[in-house]
Amino acid sequence: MARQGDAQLQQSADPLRQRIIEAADELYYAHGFRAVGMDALRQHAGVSLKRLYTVFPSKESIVLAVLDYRHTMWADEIAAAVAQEGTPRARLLAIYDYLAGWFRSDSFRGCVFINAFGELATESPAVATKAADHKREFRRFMEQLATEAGFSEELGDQLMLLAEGAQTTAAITGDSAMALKARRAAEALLSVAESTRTHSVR
Amino acid sequence: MARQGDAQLQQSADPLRQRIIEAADELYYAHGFRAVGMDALRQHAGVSLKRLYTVFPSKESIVLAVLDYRHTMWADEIAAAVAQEGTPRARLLAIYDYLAGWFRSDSFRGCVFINAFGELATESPAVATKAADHKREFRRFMEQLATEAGFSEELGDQLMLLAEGAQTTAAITGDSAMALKARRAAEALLSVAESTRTHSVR
DNA sequence: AGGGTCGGAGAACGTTCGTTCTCCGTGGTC
DNA sequence: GACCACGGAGAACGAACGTTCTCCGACCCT
Repeated sequence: MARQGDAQLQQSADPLRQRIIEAADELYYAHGFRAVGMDALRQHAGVSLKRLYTVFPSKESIVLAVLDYRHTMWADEIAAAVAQEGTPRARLLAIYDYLAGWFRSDSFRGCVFINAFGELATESPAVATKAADHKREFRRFMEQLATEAGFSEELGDQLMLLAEGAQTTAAITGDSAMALKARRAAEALLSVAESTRTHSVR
Repeated sequence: MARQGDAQLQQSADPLRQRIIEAADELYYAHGFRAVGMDALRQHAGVSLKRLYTVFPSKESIVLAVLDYRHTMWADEIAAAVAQEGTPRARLLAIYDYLAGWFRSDSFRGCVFINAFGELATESPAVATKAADHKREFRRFMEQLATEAGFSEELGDQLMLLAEGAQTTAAITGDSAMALKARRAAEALLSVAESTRTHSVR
């Protein structure tokens, strides 16, 4: 048992593995998954093909590792964005400011889980599951934020839908102002919810 | 000039062309674009490879034709869904009931433009443009619906974001109830907007 | 009836894919 | 100094890709 813990720790700290994942993340996110071959990945990661296959048994396992990597990165960053806000209202709106910064980055190309789902879900059930898990967890996160602020779970779902819509629309149209539009919609939903709030905040 | 018009008319009425597009639409939408080869398309359309290439010069041109096909289908259907509603409020909410029906269909796998963008946008600028055009037109459609009902354009943008978020979330999680959640959010936004409406409906 | 265009089936072409293998140099161990 | 485990570069492999070509049978025109 302790051995397993060590192995996991070592795995996520393995610099070679991490380098491959980050290179794969950049290429897959920028060009799509099938568009990037193992040779391009090998070159971009600066790793020989042989070593690549000692760390990962297949391309699919790399894709799944990239999705894990993106998931924890996303979870950590939105948690941090929320954590630095004081009021329940500000905590619920923090997500849209985080999105605004993300949308403005040069590499932004939408949500990698949506992209992976569209391209690979049918042929790789593992990818489909990971994408569903990611969205489910984000939904739970927003629901929790909502209930902690004394609102209904439903409000969390609604704020989640706005965030999702902003991601895809900003990606395709290139209009990073979608984050602000989603924020203003969220503010309006909050103002409705506040007038029918179930309980006062603890 | 009249000849060009004839050619266009004939083109969109060409049953062979239409059969190829519909077969391609089914396969691309279900499995992704790169995952479906020309041979699978040939087989599913019941058309020889030679004839396929007399109608379309390349795979990319088929992809673009499929996107055109989906765009007009989408535009016609949401226009029809809106048209059978009487009140401005019902017209604005009709989109979510249309989405609910779509989400429940077996073949539903999200928005094909989002999927195409994620998979092909980097390598095919034409695909990226068509996806952006589609989203831009849907946004304009919702904005127009909103202003016709006496609301701000901004409200139309917000309702659009909810619809987009519902599409991706329903696709990935398989939860068709997202349409209803988006609808309830839209109702809340409408109730806010009604209290600050700029002008009465004509 | 015979000449010629058309299209079907599918082989062929060159490329690229994911994955494995071969060759070879290097560095550590007894 | 001989041995060996390791890893780098990239060739090799079979499959699949998008696209073109070859062959051949079926139908049209006069």
